Amino acid sequence: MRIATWNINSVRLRIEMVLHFLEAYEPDVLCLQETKVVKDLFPASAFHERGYPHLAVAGIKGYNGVATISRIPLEQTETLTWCGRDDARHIAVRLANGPEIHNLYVPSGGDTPDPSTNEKFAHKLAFVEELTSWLPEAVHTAKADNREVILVGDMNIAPLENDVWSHKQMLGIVSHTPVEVEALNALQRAGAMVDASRHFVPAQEKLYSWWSYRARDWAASDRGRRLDHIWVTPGLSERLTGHGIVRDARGWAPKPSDHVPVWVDFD
DNA sequence: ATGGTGGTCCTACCA
Repeated sequence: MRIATWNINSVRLRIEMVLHFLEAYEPDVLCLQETKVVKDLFPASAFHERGYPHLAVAGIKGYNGVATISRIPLEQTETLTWCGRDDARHIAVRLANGPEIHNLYVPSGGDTPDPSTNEKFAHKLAFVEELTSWLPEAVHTAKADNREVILVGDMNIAPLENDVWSHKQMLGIVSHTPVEVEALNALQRAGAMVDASRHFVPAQEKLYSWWSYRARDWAASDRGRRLDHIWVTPGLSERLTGHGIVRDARGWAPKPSDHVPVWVDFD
């Protein structure tokens, strides 16, 4: 089984790119973030026609939005809300006789890493903290139901030194500040979850899933960050058989997303 | 310290 996550930055603008990814990589489940479209306008038929009849979609006009697209039947789907905002950042599904999958889009957090002056940064921290309070019980409930848990998405935080191009230069930049990294680590610990990409790639090696649109030449400067993550409960980590980050997708013409797909395989 | 690009939708706002 293959599961993939991708911040697509408008699913309607880049639908051809998504379909190309499905054809080339054949994931069983694809989790999209920043779909930027309401549920009624989501391009569901394009996925139905390509063998993905099972969709769970949450969206608002113009912003955010998450969608989980599956070849495997979904037993249950649920949209979750955090910080009292119904802003389409979290959708959960249960695969038939399979794991529970949480598809997340964590707030970006604005420019200034100070929760007292930047409301967006405060929201980002509160969002991750609310997840941290919720996750232990969610994992417990899934386990009681004999299910493993997968948590994927654009977490907008690069936790390890080699998840950014320059640890030293990024310490004060939103996405790699110590307070965010600690919040993300606390969330991971709360679920006792394993970072599936780093299960394969040692912490000493650089690993990125996002490159800014603002670079003159993203590939030459290679100032990337690993913002997109796949976490699994320990029972699933034993069954991981492969992974990939599709760096090439950052160059897919004519207008790529600034994020690329991240995927893992399970036995 | 500044400005660099791209998305939605039409005026800024978000990334």
